[in-house]
Parts: sequence; C-alpha cells; structure tokens
Amino acid sequence: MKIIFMGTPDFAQRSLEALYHYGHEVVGVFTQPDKPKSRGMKVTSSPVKDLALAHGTPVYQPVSLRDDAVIETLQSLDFDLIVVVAYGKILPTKILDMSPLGAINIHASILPKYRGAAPIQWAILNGDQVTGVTSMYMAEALDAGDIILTHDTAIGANETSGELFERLKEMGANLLNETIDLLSKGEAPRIPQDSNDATYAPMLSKDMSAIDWNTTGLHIKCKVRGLNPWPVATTLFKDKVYKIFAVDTIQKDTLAPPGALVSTGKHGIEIACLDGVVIIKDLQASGGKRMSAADHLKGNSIFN
RNA sequence: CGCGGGGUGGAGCAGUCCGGUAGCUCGUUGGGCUCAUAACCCAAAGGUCGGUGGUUCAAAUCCGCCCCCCGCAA
Repeated sequence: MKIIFMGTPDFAQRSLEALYHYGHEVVGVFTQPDKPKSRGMKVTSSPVKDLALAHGTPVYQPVSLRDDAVIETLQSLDFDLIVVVAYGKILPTKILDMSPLGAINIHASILPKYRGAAPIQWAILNGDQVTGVTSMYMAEALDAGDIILTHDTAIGANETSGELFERLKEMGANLLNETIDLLSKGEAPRIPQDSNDATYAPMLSKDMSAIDWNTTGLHIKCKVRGLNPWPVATTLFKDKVYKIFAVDTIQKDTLAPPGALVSTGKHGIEIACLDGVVIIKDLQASGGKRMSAADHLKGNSIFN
C-alpha cells in the first residue's frame, strides 16, 4: 500500500519502522520542523525524520498544514492512505478528504478514554491497571474518530510512564500493521466512540511536579511513576529541590506529620504521608546526578 | 556563541576563594567481639585530584584550550 506517514517522536518512529518492515511503500513523510533543542540550542531533527531519510523517503516539514503549498505537495504524491502517529499538528479536513482510503491514527489509550496529548502518563497518574492502544479513522475533533481496533495491556504496579511508553510503542506499531491489513482487505470495522465516556489527557507540565505529601501513599506513588521520565515528581526538603524518580509505599505507623522525615537507611529515605510512610528509593538533588537514596546518603547528610 | 551546576581511591561527598605532606561517610579485604548479625571494635589495600599547555621553588587549588556528565530553557 502507498502510504503517507505523519509523525514526530520516537513513538511514531517505531510505527514508521513497522511500515517499512512490512513492505509498505512510504511515499512521503511529514514531521515537525527541525528546532533548536537542548543544551547549546543545537538544531535537532525528529526521530521520524532521521528514519525516513535513512530509507530515502522524501521528508516534508511544513510549519502549517493550512497552506496551499501543502495541498499541492499532497496532490503531487500518489498515495492510498495517510497514517498519523503523534504528529503534533491538527489535520484540516481538507487534507483528510484528499486520501483515497482516508486517514488513520494510532493513539496510546483505549479510546474514548484519555483523548489528547498524554494518554500514557494519565493512565498511570490515575492509578489505572489497564490501558492499551487504539487505531481509528481520523475525524475533525481531537481523537474522536471511529475506532478500528484496540489492544489492551495490564499496567505494572511499579511501571513508569517511560517503561509503559516503550511497550505501547511496540503495541502501536503492531496494531498499525493489523489495521492496514484490514483496510486493504476492506474489512476494517468502524465503531463510533461514545463521547459521553470520553476523558481528556492534557499535556503534562512542570507545574504539576511537586509532591503533595498530604495525600495517600498510593497516590504519591502513582504520581512519581506517571511523571517519570518527564517532568519528574519533585519535593522541597530544607529549601532544596529534589527530583524523585522512584518511591514505594510501606506499612508503618508514624506520628510524623505528612512531609516529615521518618528515617533513613540503606533501603531509602522514609517520608510520612497522609496514610503511612513513603520510601524514596531513587532521587536527584539540584545540580547533581540521579542516584539511589543509599548513594545519596553517603555524602549528603542533610537528611540526617 | 541561550543560562547555570559538576568531573577528587569502587560509590557518594569535602578540600579550590586565601597554592605547600589528599580528607570524610559507605563499600572491599583481613582480624576481633558475639549464641548470632546487614550491628559494634581494630587494621589494611585502593587516587598520575577529567585531559592538555602555562605561571611558580611548589598546582586538586591560579591562567589558557579541549573532552565528558547534569539542571534550566526550548
């Protein structure tokens, strides 16, 4: 099948890789423009672009899709289907209508739950035990198109957003392949979403990093897992900010008020919360490297 | 040239401003104590102080250049 692929981050890259792997003809790739990034503000290209170039596929990086030049580009390409995975731009209906077999999208949740930018993280933040990936026909509204297929998976009790990301990336790529199979046979179902069940997963931000110790241990653990690897849960201790990468809840009675230090040891740093004690196992002080709580305690006595 | 922090025995840190025998906590090894121990006591091994050039009688420390790691901002 002749496909135009639109995507940007590594999650999308994996799906593009699957398209190449299964022998589809990728006639063009759209991805976000190169941007100055990270230390030194070096101009960086997206993972999708890198892979496309490695395969000799033409790459297009329009700033806006509402541009006649984009329409002309698409008209010049011979394709059957548009596949969108984490592109980061809204596709105008004008473009959706140009595709003979339509446009499909891979989304990292079981729709209609968690429409939006950060479905993986919100599934963990909310303490869900199951999530998955969905393929759908694209519609005008955000992630509201008719569903084609879904695959679900259990979320591990200690799984972080980063780890779940890696797994769903694989599942998404496989789901894409199955979906295209069905489409090419004309057997793809079209199941409307019930918008009444829809929930939204907005982009995460640094503003939500601070841990509120006046909540339950389970809640705190979900937050730490969900915000790892970005933006990472943080806490203020003696006027210094610490990034918290991993915690566990333990059964322990304490008279210490939420947020207070209970004890330290090889196993970690124990902090009181609303319903017990949370043990910090992996952290990073400002300006420092990430390390285990035990290592941190060796040269930093502030917790003692 | 976006802003800032840092590279010191295996690990985490101090010492750098005000050059002059490299220190702390943990770990490792050996020994001791103990019914016993991840606890305690004693001892030992282990570092060209990121690299390089310079200043100096003398550089972890001052100056130049380079490499690597981290945070912010995007």
